[in-house]
Amino acid sequence: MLRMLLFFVVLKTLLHTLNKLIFMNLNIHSRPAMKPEISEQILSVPHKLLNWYDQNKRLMPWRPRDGSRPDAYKVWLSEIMLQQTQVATAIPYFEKFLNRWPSIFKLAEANLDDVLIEWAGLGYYARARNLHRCAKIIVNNFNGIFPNQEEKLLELPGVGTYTAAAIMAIAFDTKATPMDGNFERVTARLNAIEKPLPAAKPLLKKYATMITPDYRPGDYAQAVMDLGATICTPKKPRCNKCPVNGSCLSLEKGKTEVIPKKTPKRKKPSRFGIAFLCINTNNEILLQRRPDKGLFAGMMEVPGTPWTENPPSQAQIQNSEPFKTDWQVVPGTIIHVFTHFKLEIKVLRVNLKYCPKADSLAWHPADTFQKAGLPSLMLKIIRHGLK
DNA sequence: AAGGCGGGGCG
DNA sequence: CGCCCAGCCTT
Repeated sequence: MLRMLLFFVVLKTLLHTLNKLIFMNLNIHSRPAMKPEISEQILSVPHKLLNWYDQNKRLMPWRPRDGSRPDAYKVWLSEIMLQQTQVATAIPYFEKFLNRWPSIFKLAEANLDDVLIEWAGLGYYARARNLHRCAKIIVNNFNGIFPNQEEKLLELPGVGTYTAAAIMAIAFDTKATPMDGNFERVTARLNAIEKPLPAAKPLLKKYATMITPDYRPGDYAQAVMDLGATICTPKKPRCNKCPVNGSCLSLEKGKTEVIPKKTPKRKKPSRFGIAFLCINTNNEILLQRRPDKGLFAGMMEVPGTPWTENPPSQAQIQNSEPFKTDWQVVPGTIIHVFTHFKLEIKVLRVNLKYCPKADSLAWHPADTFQKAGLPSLMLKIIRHGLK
């Protein structure tokens, strides 16, 4: 009995020393004042998450089924598409792109216009421009091979801290911690961080980096993100199904619903505009190209008034109309919400009796408007106007 | 540090 | 409706 007790005491001391060593090691570069406290339970999280990941791996076209390392091209392409975009939305685009441009070399040879057309509907169109620019850089300056250094990756257009870390971890299985919204939420909940986002981002990164394992860091990163997407969801997390519910400080304190906290955002302003849906005698729709900077840069659009703080006056409408003609008001209003404002569009329509030609304007067959490479807002406008 | 930049899903 | 995203870039 005494021997048993002694054994446990020794074991506990050993474990404690081990934890301390790991802890010191992980904090070697951080300042003492910023050193976050971390519970011993949290240290068991990586192992548990990797086990969970192995048993619940979600099928995605950029994830090899056999557990091998995915191609860096696929990792990069998928990660760019996944920026502020959910997996289900990105999958069909990934398939289209990989089918049409199977390698970074093919993508680098593509026309930017074709890339933009294939990207249409996915949003944040600067991503498509940067994607194409980046492909050219990788081919011309790196012989088509992605560098396996985080600093080099960070210099690439469209690759920020998250994506650089994601490529390092997932493509090269190198220790890195890609902090996305999921990773932040999981980290905040596990450690019961009360500080609100986005101010807490550096702190969360520190906590997350401390327990990132040397072993399978790529799978670990994907495990955390999968956990955030399926179990540790923003609202109503499924804690009863969580593989690390024994290590979660927020759950222990009953605070999973209020962590992470967020500083309130200011209300979105509203803007108003008129769109002109012109249909000619060939059953074609009038389109025009937007400037190559700003919202929907370089994308095709339905002509319209500028989007202003108040509904446009009759004079402003006449100022913007592509032709003097007898416009018919299409009943109803289109509401489209951007990140930073809400847009209300009314549609004016006319079936022209002739086929006018004009510079910087283009006609597209009305029955195949879905394939014109238009942003979703423009598809909404056309669908609404054709009813 | 703050703001511009899409779109879809969910409750 | 409002909220939330597998963020990056410019100013």
